[in-house]
Formats: sequence, structure tokens, C-alpha cells
Amino acid sequence: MSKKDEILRAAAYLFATKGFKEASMAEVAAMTATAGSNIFYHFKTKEDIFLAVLKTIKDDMLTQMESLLSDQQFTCGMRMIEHLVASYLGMAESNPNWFMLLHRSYPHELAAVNPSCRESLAAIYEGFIDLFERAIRAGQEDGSVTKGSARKKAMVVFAMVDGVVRFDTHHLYEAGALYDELMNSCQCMLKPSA
Amino acid sequence: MSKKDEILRAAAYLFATKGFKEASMAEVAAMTATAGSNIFYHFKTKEDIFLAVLKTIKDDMLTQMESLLSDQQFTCGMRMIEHLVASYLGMAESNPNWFMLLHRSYPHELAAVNPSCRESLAAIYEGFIDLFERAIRAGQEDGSVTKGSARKKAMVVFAMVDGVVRFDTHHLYEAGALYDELMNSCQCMLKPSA
DNA sequence: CATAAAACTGACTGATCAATCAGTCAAGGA
DNA sequence: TCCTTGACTGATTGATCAGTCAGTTTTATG
Repeated sequence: MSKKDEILRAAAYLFATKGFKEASMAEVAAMTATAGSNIFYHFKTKEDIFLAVLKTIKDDMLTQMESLLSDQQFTCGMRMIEHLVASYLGMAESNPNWFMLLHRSYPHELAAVNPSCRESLAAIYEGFIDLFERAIRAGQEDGSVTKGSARKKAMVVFAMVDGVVRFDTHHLYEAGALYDELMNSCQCMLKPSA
Repeated sequence: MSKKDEILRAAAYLFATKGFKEASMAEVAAMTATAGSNIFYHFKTKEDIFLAVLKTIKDDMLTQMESLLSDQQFTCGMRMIEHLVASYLGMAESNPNWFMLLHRSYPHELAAVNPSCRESLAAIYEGFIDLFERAIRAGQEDGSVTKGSARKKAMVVFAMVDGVVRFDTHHLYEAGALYDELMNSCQCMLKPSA
């Protein structure tokens, strides 16, 4: 792995666990066993590093998202949705730093003034919501999901699932303990009303 | 209003809109038309100000929460839940700074090492979740809500509602536009399955 | 009015940290 | 061997900012 990638990895970890302002370049330098000044040979500014980190997270997430619905067959749309919810929780468990970073305010505030940041963030959120929306539409066609705006339903489901993940991020409650309840709620709110 | 309260108000605004590290005491001083040093006559450290801010928010929130279920009669538990969801959205709309502050990572990270912060945060979250839990229990008794762990159901509902509020905070989507869908999802996931 | 306490101020300090820069070092090609 | 180029470094700078302190002003009280 190149030094540049090492720096990115270290910065990703520190930005996620400590926050943008709280993480110092000196720490990144220490973690990568390099001089602080070398970081600015590879990157122009601290913010540039953050943008690069966010972009790699976005790329990695999109790659994982792609395989979520394409890898297998589903008996109906509802099964797709269950799979997505489980996958989201799984992704959050195996990549906690991604979600710690996304659950911080900094990226959202930077997005308001920085197009590159805005694009990465939007791609991630739209990616997930699109997945849920696709699954809901499929379910509406095969009759396993109730009618209504698929987009809005997708957003509410996403809000719920991400809300539970956030309980984990903020150490309020273990997400796994809510798994069954979450999945059940998801089914109830989407299934046709008998 | 005393200078001390003015400082608290200004700090509350800045901590909410900019974040703890990003808000400087010089700004607080400017907003309250006082010298920077005077702030440290009223408070020992910046962190103390944050704790005081969080405590007043907690107190104000708990006061509002108390009146939520006691002010009126409900025909059934499900109506209570609907009322709580609507009230939560209303509270977020009329006090956006409260939720901006709570949706930041800083308070949760400080809570890990500071008992006062931990108490305030826990009181707020437990307060809300207790309200939902009470409503769900009431609904389970009168038959308007399905059986199962009231606590877990309350947490999932809270995660969903707060997740939607967060869309607002982070400028991802207007919460009001999801109101109907949110309320409907809430009803579907809690009502007995026919 | 006198006086003490409370409120407030301006100048300063020490620490932190992103960013710069002039220069060193190592690898590879001619 | 020399030279070029990219990777890397140490020393430094300038800005920011929480917090201090010695001293002044305001307010309340007897």
C-alpha cells in the first residue's frame, strides 16, 4: 500500500472516531510513521484529505450496494426489503467507521458549501434510498407491499433503520438487540393491510 | 435577563449551529456584547458552559414532555402514540436548535466521560422513549396496539421519528413532507395484525 | 456618602495546529 | 557516474483560541 493510501486510511479512522476538527494531522502522521509535512506533499489541505476519505467510502459503499440486490433471487419484494434491512445492519457492524463518519455533522455541513462533498454524500444516501425504493416497487408489483409513494416509504424505512444504527454509534443501545423488532416493524408497515 | 443567561442563550445557539469546537468564546462574547474574559467570570470553562446549556435544554424538554400526555384524554393508546409523534415533529420544528445540538456527536462523546452530560442526555432520551412506551402499553391494554416488548417497540418508533427529524437537521429532506407517511407507518407497525 | 462585593474589562499567555519551505535522500535511467 | 525526479523531512510560521490576571467600574447596602 502506498504512503498516500496509508494516510487516507489513518485519516479515515481518525475523522470517524474523533471528528474532523478533533483529529490532528500530527496524529495522522504518527499513525503512518511519517513526518507531518509529508502529508502536505500528498494532499493540499486537511479538507482535501477529508474529501478523499469520503469519496473512497462512497465508492466502497456503492460497490457493496450494487451486489445487494443483484447477487440473488427473491421470492417477492418484501423478501428484498428484509434482505436490505439485514444488509444495512450488517454493513454498519462490519464497517462502523463508515457510519460514525456519516453520522457526524461535519460532512453534512461541508456538503452545504462543497460540491465534491455534496456529491459523495448524496450518492450514498440516494444509493440506499434507491435500493429500498426499488424493493418496495417490486413488492407493490407482486402484491407483497402496500400501495402508495414508494419513495416516501423508502425514506421512512431508511430513517428507521439508520436511526437504529445510530443508537449503536452513539452507544445508546445495541442495534442487534432491536433486530427482530425492527424487522417486524418493517414488515408491518409495508405489508398490504389484509 | 441576566448576563449569565444571555451567555447561555448565545452559547446554546452557537453550539447547536456550529458545534462545540467550531463555536469560539469570542463569538459568544460578541453576541452578548461583553468582553471575552467576562465569560470566564460567569463560567469556569467552555465545557462547563456546554454542560449548562445541555442541562437547560434537558429541563425545558422534560417540562414540555410532562404536558404531552397529561394535558388531554385519549380514546385509545394508538391515539396517544399519534399525538406523541406529531408533538415530537412539532417540538423539532419550534426548537430546531435543541435537535441540532442533540444530533451532533459531541454530546454523546462527552457523555462517555462526563457524568453530568451523561445524565442530561440520558434523561432526554429516556424521557421520550418512556413516553412512547407508556402510550404503547396503554394501547396494548385497550387493544389498539399489538402485543410484544413495549420498550423495544418504543425504541424503534423513536428511532424512526428521530430519523425523519434528522433528515431535516441535515438538510436531506423536509420532515413535514414525510408527515403522512410517517404517521401511517407508525400506525401500521403498531396496530394488531387483524 | 462610604465601602464592600459583584460585574466587568483589556492585555496577555501558552498551547495547539494547519500549512510552508528549503533542503535531503533514494531510485532509476542515460 | 551523474542527473533528474518523486518522496520525504525538520524547522518554522502565523493564526486561533481557551483561559488568566490585575485592575476598573457598577451596584447594593448600611
